[in-house]
Amino acid sequence: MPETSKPLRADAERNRRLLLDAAADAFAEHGLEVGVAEIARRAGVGQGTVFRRFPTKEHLIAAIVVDRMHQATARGREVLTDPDPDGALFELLASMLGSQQADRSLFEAVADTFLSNEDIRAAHTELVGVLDQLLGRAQDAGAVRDDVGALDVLMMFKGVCEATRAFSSVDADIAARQLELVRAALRPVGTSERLSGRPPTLADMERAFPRAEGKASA
Amino acid sequence: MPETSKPLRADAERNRRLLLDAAADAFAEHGLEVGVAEIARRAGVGQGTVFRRFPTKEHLIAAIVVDRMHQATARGREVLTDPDPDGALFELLASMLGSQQADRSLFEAVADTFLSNEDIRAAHTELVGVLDQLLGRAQDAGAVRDDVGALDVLMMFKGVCEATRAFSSVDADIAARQLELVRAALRPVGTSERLSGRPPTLADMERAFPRAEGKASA
DNA sequence: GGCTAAGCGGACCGCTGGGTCCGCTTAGTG
DNA sequence: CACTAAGCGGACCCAGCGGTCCGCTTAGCC
Repeated sequence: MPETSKPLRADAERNRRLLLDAAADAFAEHGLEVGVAEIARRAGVGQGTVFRRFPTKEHLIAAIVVDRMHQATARGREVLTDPDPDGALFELLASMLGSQQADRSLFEAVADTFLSNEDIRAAHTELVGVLDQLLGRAQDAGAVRDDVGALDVLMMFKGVCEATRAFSSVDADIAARQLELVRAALRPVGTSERLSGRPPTLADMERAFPRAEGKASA
Repeated sequence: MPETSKPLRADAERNRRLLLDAAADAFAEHGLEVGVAEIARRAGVGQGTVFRRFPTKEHLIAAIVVDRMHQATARGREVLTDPDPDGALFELLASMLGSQQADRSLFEAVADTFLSNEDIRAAHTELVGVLDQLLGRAQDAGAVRDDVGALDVLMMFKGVCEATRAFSSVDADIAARQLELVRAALRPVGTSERLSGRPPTLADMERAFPRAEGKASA
């Protein structure tokens, strides 16, 4: 990742990290509506610093989202070599679920922001790629029905995140329960019970979120 | 329903309806962040009229949510007499899914608003009651695994709504696909594959959303 | 038709919150 | 150590929001 366009001064880089962490915490606690002032306060920096590091609040949010997606992608790559393909897939989902519950409010924004941010698109595509490999392995092993695609799984997963959002703070194993239900849904089935239509693709998604023309990337 | 506390003048009642419809449309199109001014414009009334009919914007939103929940409950009661219990259950879910996709953004707010509005709680409880009956019938008929509760189903359903939100405008049968996956998840299973924990209950939900003390209902 | 209270519109208000600016501070180099 | 450009803080700005108010209109009743 060519993030090295210009090396920030040491304090600047440190503040960048402080801001990302403070913002993630603040969003997790109070949702996306926390003001930039509050985030700055938590990070122990001035409000001006926020906007020097991230041109808008949206960019800040996007940066966190991209970060989390990269983490998930990395985790996915790790479990790719797991001897049990089915276990690997749900290992990834479980780990993602954990991080989602910490940052639940963040992903409210993804859909809204998706079209406007090229970095998120890229990170998302990468994640789908890994998920696709994991899913393929599980399907080849006969552990998962073969009429679903990576985006089917991702959508079910997003569903679990949203559905459990309200509860998760109180009762963590409700989320686990829902994940077990996803697993049940993905169990191989007889030919009479196949899904209608075809799995959604990234191309469908591109169509649903047409690329913004003028305003691109970060 | 004792909605007859005071009969509004004819024009007032008409405006109330105009506002509810206009607001639902506006929210469906642009999400909850549309301004009250815009809603008034669409309804063809003054902004003052909005606040005369609904003390706050939140009350307006809640009124629409309650309305939709009542519709779903009514639909559920209809299909309760359906000879095919399994079909009846998914009939209701499909019908709810249709209306959700129209009003998708509305339900973003339910979780946030849930604790602050007694009317929504009541409507929700009623809906869960009907869903519970439908689910029970399907379980008695052996069409649905018996280790899930109404709230499990409702959560999966909410998940589908959220997950398909982005796509639904473009590709309606992705939602149908997800609903088929829910159905697959609910298929009866062997004893070795039972869910962990116990089904969530309304009491759990009450615990997750403690009743606001001072500020009650509409 | 005339009376009146309910209803109406939209100008207005105050506040919140994203984003800017500028005088001061400090990291980093020779 | 001295010099400078990068970085910093937080006062400030202003758009847009939810919500109020008041002079005009009209439904509804006799």
